[in-house]
Amino acid sequence: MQWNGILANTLTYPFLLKACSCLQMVEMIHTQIEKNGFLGDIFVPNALIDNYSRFGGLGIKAALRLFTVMEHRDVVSWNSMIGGLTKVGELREARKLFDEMPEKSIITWNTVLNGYVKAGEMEEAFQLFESMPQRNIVSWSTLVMGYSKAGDMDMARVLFDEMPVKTSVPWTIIISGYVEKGFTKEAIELYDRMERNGFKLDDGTVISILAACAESGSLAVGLKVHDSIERLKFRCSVAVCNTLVNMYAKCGSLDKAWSVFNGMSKRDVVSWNVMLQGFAMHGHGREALCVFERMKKEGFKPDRVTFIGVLCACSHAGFIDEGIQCFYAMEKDYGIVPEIEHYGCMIDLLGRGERLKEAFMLVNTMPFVPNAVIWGTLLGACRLHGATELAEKVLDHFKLDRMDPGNYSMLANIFAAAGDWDGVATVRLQMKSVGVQKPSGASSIEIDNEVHEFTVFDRSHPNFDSIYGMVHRLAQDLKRVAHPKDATLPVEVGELVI
DNA sequence: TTAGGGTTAG
Repeated sequence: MQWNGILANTLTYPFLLKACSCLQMVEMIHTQIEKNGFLGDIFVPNALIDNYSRFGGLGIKAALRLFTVMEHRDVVSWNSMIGGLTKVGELREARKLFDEMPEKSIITWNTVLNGYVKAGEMEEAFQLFESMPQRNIVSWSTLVMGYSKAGDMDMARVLFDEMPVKTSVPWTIIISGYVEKGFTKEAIELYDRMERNGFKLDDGTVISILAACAESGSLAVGLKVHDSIERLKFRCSVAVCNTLVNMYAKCGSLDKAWSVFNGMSKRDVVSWNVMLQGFAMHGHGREALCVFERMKKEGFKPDRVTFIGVLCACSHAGFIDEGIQCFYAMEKDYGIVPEIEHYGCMIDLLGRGERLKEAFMLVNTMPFVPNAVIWGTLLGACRLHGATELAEKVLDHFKLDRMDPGNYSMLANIFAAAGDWDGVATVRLQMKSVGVQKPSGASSIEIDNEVHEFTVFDRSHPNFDSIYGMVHRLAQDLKRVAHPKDATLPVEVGELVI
């Protein structure tokens, strides 16, 4: 087979398959392989199974068909098939094959263990782990990972401490776990211990921990990692710098993000995107657009993510017309076809700018079936501007997932904003009758290495009174600045009306 | 063929 002038053979097929970006390409090469009689060499069908498995349910079906007709299978064929099934969530099927498999390798066990862990089935995972004839560092790490993701840091820690041998991977897993769950102190302690034990920093460790910091807003750990990067003169790759910029931006330290960004000797499109997004999410629309301009001037090609940042910046800063212009420019000047996410930004932009009718029209004319997020954005805008009539119209189109708890509460919020308490009651009743429970959203802030979490109706914080008193005063001040005439109206702080 | 990895609207 000729592929870009190269004659494919047993050795090149796996590489060709790896380069496939869609199922059709794999199928095409599969046909060629069969025609040229290369299926007999075990490497080739194994690579086919592996690469079919990358493309969801349809890919798995094709892989299974091939697996079933294979005359010879080796351990890798079985492992790839089982791994593919676990990746698409077909755990039961994977387990069936696992049980049928004549001679399992440790990788087979680890693959199924990973399947249970990814599905959050920790009881099954633990049972399997216990019954393993032998375990290696991957088995232990997988289980630590599972408990860590499930939020059971105690169990994760017990296993971590019991691990006979450690590499930087399990250290990274447990530290990231502590960071994500807000256990800053434990994270820092372990990070110090990891350094003392002589583990050198690597890209994976730094990126994982910083990503966890960005996710949970843990600036303290982020600073710690940045400090050791500088102290140890760790040579930062572009990816590491990007994560660092992102961490500072997400933790609200825009000046630090900006200084790391400006100190980078090499940047890629992601560097620009994280910086732009950082400014945008904190309401610095003008700065975000400046980054966008500079990015173009320095010859970087904006991508789909860039435009999400740009539109978001325009939306949060109230640059409605600039946003509309950018939206049209993205396809015309950059050849990027807007995706549903970009339409979402536009609906948010128009909605926030009180151009609700245009937002509504865009929902109805865009080339996508509106999803719950799109309707939610529009309903949110109706709520923001108290547009009950349009909200009703939206509700006529309310063909979204009835089980999505967020949408019910959004609906209830619109009614509440409009003072329609019967409406609120009806939605609440509906929620009860279909058995929807809304998981409460939480916000958190880190002060002196301690993360404080707040959820609606939760008055358990020891400083509840003074904290909410201050929030109330701030809200009053903001209101006074924004709407001097309404300064005496009651202020809504979350679910509390004070 | 098995464990950790940056950006994506509300």
